[in-house]
Amino acid sequence: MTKRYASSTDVANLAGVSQSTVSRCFGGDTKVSPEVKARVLAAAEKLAYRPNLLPRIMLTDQSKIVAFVTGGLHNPFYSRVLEEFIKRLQDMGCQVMVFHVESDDSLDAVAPRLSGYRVDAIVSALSVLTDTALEQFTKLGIPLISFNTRLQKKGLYSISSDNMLAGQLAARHLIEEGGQRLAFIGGPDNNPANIDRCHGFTKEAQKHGITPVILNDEFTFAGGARQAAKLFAMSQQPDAIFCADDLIAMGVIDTLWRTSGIKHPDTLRVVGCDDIPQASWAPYDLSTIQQDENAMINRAISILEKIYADTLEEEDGQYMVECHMVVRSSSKTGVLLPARTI
Amino acid sequence: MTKRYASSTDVANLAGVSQSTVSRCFGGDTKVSPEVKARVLAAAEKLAYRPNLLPRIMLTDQSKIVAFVTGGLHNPFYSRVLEEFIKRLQDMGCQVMVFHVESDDSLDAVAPRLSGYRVDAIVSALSVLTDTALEQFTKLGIPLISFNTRLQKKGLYSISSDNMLAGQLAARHLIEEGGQRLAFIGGPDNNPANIDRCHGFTKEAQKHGITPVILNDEFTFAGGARQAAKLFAMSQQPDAIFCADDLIAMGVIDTLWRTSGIKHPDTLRVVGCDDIPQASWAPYDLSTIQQDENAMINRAISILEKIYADTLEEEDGQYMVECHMVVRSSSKTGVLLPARTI
DNA sequence: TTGTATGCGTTATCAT
DNA sequence: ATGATAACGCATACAA
Repeated sequence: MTKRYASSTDVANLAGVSQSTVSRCFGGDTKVSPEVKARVLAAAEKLAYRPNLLPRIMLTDQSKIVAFVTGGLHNPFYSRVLEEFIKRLQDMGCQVMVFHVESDDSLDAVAPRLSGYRVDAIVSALSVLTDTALEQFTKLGIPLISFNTRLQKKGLYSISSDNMLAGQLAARHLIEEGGQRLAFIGGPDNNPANIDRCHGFTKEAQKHGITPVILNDEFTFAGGARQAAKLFAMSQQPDAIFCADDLIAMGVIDTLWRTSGIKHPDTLRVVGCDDIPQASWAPYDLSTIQQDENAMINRAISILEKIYADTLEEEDGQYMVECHMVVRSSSKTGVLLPARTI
Repeated sequence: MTKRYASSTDVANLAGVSQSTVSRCFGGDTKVSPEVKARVLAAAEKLAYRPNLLPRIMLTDQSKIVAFVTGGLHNPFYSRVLEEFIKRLQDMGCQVMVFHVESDDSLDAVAPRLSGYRVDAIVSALSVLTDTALEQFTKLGIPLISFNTRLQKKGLYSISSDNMLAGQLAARHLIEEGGQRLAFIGGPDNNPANIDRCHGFTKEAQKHGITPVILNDEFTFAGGARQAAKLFAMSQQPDAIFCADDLIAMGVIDTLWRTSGIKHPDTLRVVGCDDIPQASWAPYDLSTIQQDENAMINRAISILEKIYADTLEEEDGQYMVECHMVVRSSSKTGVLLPARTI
């Protein structure tokens, strides 16, 4: 590959000044005489000079790059979070490098790059942060912010919703609305958020003498559809379902549409979790537990700012964000069915 | 900021060898005696040595970083594309740095970073690539791949659907289905894809003696909802709508649900564009023009491969991907209404 | 096989 | 105000 860029030395030669002077012209606040500066700028323009940021990284041990590790952007929750992160970090003068991790294996490919590019911090937006993965990350010695998975270890920062509360709120609401046969459809059963939501839900239901049916699948539309089919085939169909995320809930509702398996839709109450934009779309009008995304993102950003300011404190380690019920019609009047079959 | 990482020199000192030897141990194919290598690896382990990739970038003029410039990940089309890109590039040994650009202003902040981090290529996934933006990018001298916006200039690579065809297909289909009063709801009227879709749609409609109503807004759900409200308030309501993307179409259908303004939903046919996952969700069951996303991504990846192999040819400049109609019920039996109002 | 020396493009320090 | 020099961490050509 041929030489792509002119260096400050090239510019210096053309302008007849020293390399340091060129550096000063682009550095900002140092003093350069107007005539010289003009000459340098002209030379730079002619050579299409673009300052290289990499040497600075080596000198300062700061790349201004934050790694965002995701397991899937198909979930609108995560793509929104990512977008917000990018905007905020960009304003802070930082870049976002996004990595995709599907399994612990793919981590082996990713880990060396995180350190290789000297990213200043890692934001894990993995729905499942396994112990292996966690260890891989921590071994790198890079500050790790875990989004959605609660962690205890010190030196690690975790931000999550109060997922137990989410489950409790859902159960309480569904029972208040008249639900008697409760069900939970969740994501992977090794996912901490899923576990907490399920636990909070079950505990609250049991307070009312109800033991919910529990099914786990993926955090996807398809997962919801699959498990709903199972539920609707049961002899005692549930009349109130809490889904561990909105996509699952939508998959459930879709299955209902397609099969019309429930004769009296008014009696099926569905609650999701996340409050993604699609939840408020009219045909679903999904009651859901709203995660305070903004609070979560704000928190993550504030930790990043502290990392850059080098003012992190012990108590910054764990952060739990409140969540609350957003009541829409999917749990009040039940799930709607179309006027005619498709 | 304190020194974060051990360097190859640190490892060399501890292992009692020269820095070059350490380099060789991590470099791969060069010869190092087993005993020495073991000693070096042990020292590296003890110091938690992570090779720094940045010097290599300076030496080779290759960062293995590809910039992905987006205007919004809320659109599932783009978040899917991004995810796919990340996966594919990761397999190629490359990283993706994502930048968010909302206006030509925010470009000024982004442009110096693209060159500053020495990204090897820029993928623009902007829905609107303005002339100013284009110029900013090209000035950097970095290979530019425009996703969705057709470009003529040489040295630039563009990949797009055949958007004229998309419009034609939609018009033909809607008319075949009995549509007589056609409407088009599009995104920004400076967006090339939007212009082409509108043009193809209008031309085909006129062949059949129909002049469609044309409305433009944003490429969002909200935009569709807004314009639908206008349409439904017209004295002569349209009976067939082509929306320039699926989100718009879903916004239209939602407005219909909420207002129940159209008395006989069987007579309203809606077609979208993109075929995002949500399009096949039961309540919408949206007929749409499927963009061959995979073909587009494959093409982009193949250009990137050529960039890395330095084998780009003249004819790689422009690429247009076929698209085709996916017929679902929103255009066949019309848009569904719920069994009862919400 | 291993060590020495040089260079990549900056910024910062020191001297002029 | 400007120039010379060192340093960041690595890879490579060359010497041993």
